Amino acid sequence: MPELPEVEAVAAVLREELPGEIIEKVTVRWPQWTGDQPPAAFGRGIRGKSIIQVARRGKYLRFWLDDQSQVWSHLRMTGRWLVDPKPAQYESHCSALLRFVSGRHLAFVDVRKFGRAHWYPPQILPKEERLLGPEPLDPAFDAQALHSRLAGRRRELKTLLLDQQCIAGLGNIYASEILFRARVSPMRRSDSLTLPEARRIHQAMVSILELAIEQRGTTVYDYRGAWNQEGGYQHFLQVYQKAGEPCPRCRKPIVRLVQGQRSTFYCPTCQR
DNA sequence: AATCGTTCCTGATAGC
DNA sequence: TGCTATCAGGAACGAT
Repeated sequence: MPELPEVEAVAAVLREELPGEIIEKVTVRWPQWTGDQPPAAFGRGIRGKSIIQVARRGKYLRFWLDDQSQVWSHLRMTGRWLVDPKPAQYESHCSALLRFVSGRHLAFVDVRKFGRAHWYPPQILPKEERLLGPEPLDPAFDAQALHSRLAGRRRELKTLLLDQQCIAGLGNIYASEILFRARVSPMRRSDSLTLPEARRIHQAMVSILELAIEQRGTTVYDYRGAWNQEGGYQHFLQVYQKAGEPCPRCRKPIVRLVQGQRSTFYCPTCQR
């Protein structure tokens, strides 16, 4: 599933390939792709404009256009932005297709159709921006800041780490991996977290995300980058999807449990 | 106000 | 073989 490192990998390709491209044609093939915004309004918003820059914020991709308007897009579970796709890659499950004046194409392909995009006129603060917590890799977001953010709530740690208003960009894979490396139980109440534990979580978060970005993300089920490429971090996973396998630290079996309707993987012996 | 549960989607896979 | 049930899960939304 695309989380911060995967979205960063997509953004890296898009910001290399797209600046300067002028949008000539917009085809929205799945009307719900633009959510509350009518596809026609989305098309009017971006047609004829050129792409200035592409950035990532949390798990969102953000496209800046030459009139200062923006497109915010979320891949959700199976969404892919594909640059220069072959017809076989976008003829099925294609939510939207852009054609540039240059003749190149950019497709949003999404088997499960949860991915979304929205166009914002200039000077508008997108609602996504208001609803996102700090960036995990922002140097200003240090262990102290993480501690106060977590300890101010009383929820199970794992589900709180997934809350994008608390911290932007973590998803199910990295939340499990971070808590394993930090040796903190996913079931711990966030308000019981000590400062040393928060330091361990912060350290684990930074080093895991940095390596995962270097590896261009994790491909477990569906994730592909903008060149349709797989990530490499699946070879570094310690606990995710490894129920029953021996814990890398203590050799006792990794356990799967369900929190907030999704799987958590952890070691009951190492994580307290 | 904060937290919890449901919903949206489809393909792969397990089980009978 | 062919069918059905289950599972994967991010975030909006409604309920508590």
